[in-house]
Amino acid sequence: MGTPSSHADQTELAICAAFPTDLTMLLHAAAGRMTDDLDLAAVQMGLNDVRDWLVLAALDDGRQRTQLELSRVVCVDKTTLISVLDRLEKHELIVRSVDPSDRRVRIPAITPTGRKVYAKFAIARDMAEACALDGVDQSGRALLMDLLARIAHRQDASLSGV
Amino acid sequence: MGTPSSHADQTELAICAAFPTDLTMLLHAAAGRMTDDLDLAAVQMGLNDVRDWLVLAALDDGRQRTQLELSRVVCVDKTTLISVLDRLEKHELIVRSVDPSDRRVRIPAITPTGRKVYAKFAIARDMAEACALDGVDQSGRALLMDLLARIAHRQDASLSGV
DNA sequence: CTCGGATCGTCCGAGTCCAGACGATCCGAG
DNA sequence: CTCGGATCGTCTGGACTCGGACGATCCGAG
Repeated sequence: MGTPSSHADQTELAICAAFPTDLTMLLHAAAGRMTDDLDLAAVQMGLNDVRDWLVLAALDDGRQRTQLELSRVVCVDKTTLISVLDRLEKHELIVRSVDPSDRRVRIPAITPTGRKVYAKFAIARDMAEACALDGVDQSGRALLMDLLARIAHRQDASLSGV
Repeated sequence: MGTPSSHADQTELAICAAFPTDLTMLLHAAAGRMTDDLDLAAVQMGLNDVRDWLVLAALDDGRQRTQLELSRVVCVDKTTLISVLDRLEKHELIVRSVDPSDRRVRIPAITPTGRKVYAKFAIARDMAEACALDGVDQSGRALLMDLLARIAHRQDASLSGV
């Protein structure tokens, strides 16, 4: 699926070179940079892109979820999720089983193989993130995460009238 | 072009709900959140999405650039840039002129109208960013921008052997 | 039991992105 | 001057995304 070697979204990476002071572009650039590294690591262990390990991460907690619930959790369109699950199932990293109490729904579950692959990826991910924050002290990291979470979860921008 | 009301990339936004501690997902979520707001503001003043005002921002400094140089500066694929420029030119926000010294190249330039639209957008952008950082003191903002820039500009991840 | 509406996963069509091909143009070697 | 290679903008084909439609299934009202 796609060309894993290229950026997930090419607008993100190099913007910063031109406009280093803009918050939004910096966020995109930083996110794109991290994703590039993570996609690379994912490809090295047979996953395709960010969605693959996102789904595995969600399934790794063992909770039973329908595909629709899963698509909401990882915020991937339910249509797109199908192709992701198809691929993961083909590689035997997950299985889809029919819920006996509701034959409409499919319950995707991670396999031992999938768990192993995800664990391996998680190590690479943690390494990449540690590397990205190398030299930043603990309070700085906490502040960064807090600010990012605040921006991400902020409810409304209320910039209606301009 | 596209559906401006939806997210630029649906993987970015709600990931945080599931995995709030992951740096990469937080970056994506925060970037997606900001972009959603900015895209909304852009649509309200006739632009289409992030690429439109990105191009305008790059052209606003008045420097002469070929389309290829421009595509590199804003990190938009040169093929995709064509459609952006076509649309901006149709709305008379930019003009493409042929460089007399090299008839292969086209020099896009922002028009007074384009400059006006971009200035209007820049106000909304600054408002959105100020809103996002509301309640964060100056040293916190500086630290955030510094860390983001560091992550974005980091040269290599060196996570080859896992 | 029956049946109409709601909800699941899947499929299809329109739109988008981008690697590679293409014509037009430039430029340096001869 | 000529001409082969490099570089510009544009076009095209294949792959992907996602809104809406579809069949299958569930469930509550009657």
